[in-house]
Amino acid sequence: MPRLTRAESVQRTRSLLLTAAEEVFAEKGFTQASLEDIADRAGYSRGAVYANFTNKEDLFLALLGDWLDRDIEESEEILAPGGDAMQTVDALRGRGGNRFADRERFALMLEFRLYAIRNPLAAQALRDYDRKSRDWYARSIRRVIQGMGLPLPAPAEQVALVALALEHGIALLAHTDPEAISQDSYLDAATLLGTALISAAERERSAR
Amino acid sequence: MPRLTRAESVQRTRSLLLTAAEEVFAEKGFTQASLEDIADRAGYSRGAVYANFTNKEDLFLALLGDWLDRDIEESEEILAPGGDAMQTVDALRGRGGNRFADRERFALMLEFRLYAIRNPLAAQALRDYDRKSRDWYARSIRRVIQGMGLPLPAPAEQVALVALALEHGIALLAHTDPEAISQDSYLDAATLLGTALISAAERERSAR
DNA sequence: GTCTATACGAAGATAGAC
DNA sequence: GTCTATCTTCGTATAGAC
Repeated sequence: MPRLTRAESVQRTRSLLLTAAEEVFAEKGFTQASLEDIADRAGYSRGAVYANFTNKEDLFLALLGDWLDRDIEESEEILAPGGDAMQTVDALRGRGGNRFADRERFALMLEFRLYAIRNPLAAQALRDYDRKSRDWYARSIRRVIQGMGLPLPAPAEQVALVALALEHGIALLAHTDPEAISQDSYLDAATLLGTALISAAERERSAR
Repeated sequence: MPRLTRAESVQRTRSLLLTAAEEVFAEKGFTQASLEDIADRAGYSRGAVYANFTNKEDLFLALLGDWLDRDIEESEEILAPGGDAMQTVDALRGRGGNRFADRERFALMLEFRLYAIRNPLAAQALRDYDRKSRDWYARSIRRVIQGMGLPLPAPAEQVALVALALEHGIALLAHTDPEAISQDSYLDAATLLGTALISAAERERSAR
């Protein structure tokens, strides 16, 4: 009697390969990464890769799907426990200021975006991901604003788009120039935006 | 007597190769683009590439430098004629809402960023570029705010960083999901930020 | 399903003629 | 400086044993 059933063993190999792929793709990029690199790191041979995925692109897409799902899950956890504004900000700070503060994570995300420019399947996956991210922001914003009993001077969806764009934009700039721009200047930027909006909202309220 | 001097001829070839490289790199990405593709498009053979650049990477870096310089020049032109706020916004709108609205231009920019993650020389060039861009924004913001006779609730440099990050972030999201997010939602986002800041500034002034 | 061995093509880079 | 021909490396993918 094997400790792992056949199905479990298959899943395990697949999972190990995906983890290895994530690391290697992040380090070298899609085209630079060889299947041998990936198989080696997972402790298998090239044959194992082809037994589990039809080709390199298929592996990359599987990784993309996995990665996006995991990221969304993590986000939900941050928001989940009925936490207030401060808790959410603290959780974000714990993540290094923004989701893409980690160099490898960021590189992989860029790699996906670039790939998606020329690949419809990848583009679809990223669209879903972005929409979920934006939705997450919209819910967070509504929760915070409601907690303060203030009217929003703009729809939560629009503010969410701005916040999401800021998260990506700051990550991009900070990774290029880490000495001048820290990753958690995202939190500063979000704070600037937030206080300006709240101030505008209060002004509007008191004008009535 | 040749129509072109020797030096001019050299410059011409180099320039043709760079233009071809820009197109091919934008279409296929750095690793996917072959030197033969590029040479073909320019009407030369691979040998010509090696006569003008030491290798593929050198060509890519030369293109990066050219591209950044051109972009900065264009930006200066927009700001130059002592234009007011509306003129600047109109000029931006004429550019498709943001600098990276064009698909190829955007792809190339991402390609450069990704490359820079692993290449110090490219990273340095992008840093200079980003600092100039940020500076451009800071000058624009100061000009607009001064024109309105208002105090800024935050340093122009910080607001400039936010604007620059927004430009990049919106381009990223809009290219992934063009149906849901238009490129000129950058202008909406900037407007949202701007009015909120101005509102906050006016509130502060009237509080005194 | 996983391994080893191998076929095959693609593309960067070099050598030498013009 | 530019071309053609060639070398060489590398990585995807397949075939067949276990």
